[in-house]
Amino acid sequence: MSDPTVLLRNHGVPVTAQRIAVLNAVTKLPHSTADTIAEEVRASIGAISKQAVYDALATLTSKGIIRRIQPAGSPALFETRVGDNHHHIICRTCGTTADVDCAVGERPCLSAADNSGFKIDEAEVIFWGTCPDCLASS
Amino acid sequence: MSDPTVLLRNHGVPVTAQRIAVLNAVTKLPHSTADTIAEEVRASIGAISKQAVYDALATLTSKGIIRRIQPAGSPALFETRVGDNHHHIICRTCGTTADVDCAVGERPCLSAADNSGFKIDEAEVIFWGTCPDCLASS
DNA sequence: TCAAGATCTGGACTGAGTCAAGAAAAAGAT
DNA sequence: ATCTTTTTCTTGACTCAGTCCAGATCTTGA
Ligand SMILES: [Mn+2]
Ligand SMILES: [Mn+2]
Ligand SMILES: [Zn+2]
Ligand SMILES: [Zn+2]
Repeated sequence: MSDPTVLLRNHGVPVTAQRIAVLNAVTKLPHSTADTIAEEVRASIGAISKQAVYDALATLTSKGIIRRIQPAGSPALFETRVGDNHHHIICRTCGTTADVDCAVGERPCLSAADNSGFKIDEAEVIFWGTCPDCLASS
Repeated sequence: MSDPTVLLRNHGVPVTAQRIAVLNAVTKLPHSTADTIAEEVRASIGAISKQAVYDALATLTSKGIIRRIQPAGSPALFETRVGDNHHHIICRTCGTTADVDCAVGERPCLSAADNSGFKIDEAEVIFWGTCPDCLASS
């Protein structure tokens, strides 16, 4: 289950060294950018192209193996914590991102008061504020 | 109140032709991009630089006269409906953006179950789904 | 083992937005 | 009304995150 090779195979994704390394990097560094993941992968397998990183991240995301978060004004972030629709708090000062479970319930805000006839499939929630460290030093 | 000149002056913002035109454009075309706003402004006053549009939008946003929305994978959108913390539904197919009031209340989700010590100042909620038109044609 | 198909590489390219320096315009004080 | 100071606007280069493409390489399954 946590063996990347098995995980990829179970999802019908051809197993490549690059994909394994990208998945390991996302596991090791939650909420990190494609760029940070590329660096981590290079440290572990020596080299990978920027494009292969983006391709792997896109494939893993589309298979539900990882999750993409796209906060305003920052590049996309990736994490392996999927399937529990948790949300995120981001520090406006230092960018630190933390997980948060919504008080409302398992699938918060999925029903809107007036949905204008839309069929809603996802509620994206991002909290903005200041992290403990930045609060302390101010 | 709805006179742009007065509105700007009340907020201590120097009144310029560009700012008035940008504010009018945002009023006329809610949920539109900086680019669309620039086109609208050019149609109305003849010319404006890209930078002046970004500057005006930033100033108006910082004064709370307009609001910036930054949906994942799309350029920022602007609107004049401020002060009522409403949220948005975006169609994955055609990009149409509609206003929505959250079922939870006036300030939905502002308190998270476990905030990890963060001081939260904003909850950004974006619903994703399919609009009535796109539902019909599928 | 081999063919067919998918993936990876390298490099050019795009879109949204920012930076910086000088020209133009607005505000405040005669 | 005019001048001075300060802010804003223009122009054009530049950055960053991400995409597109063509050819080389690797995975898979027969
Ligand atoms: Mn997370
Ligand atoms: Mn709106
Ligand atoms: Zn912080
Ligand atoms: Zn639609």
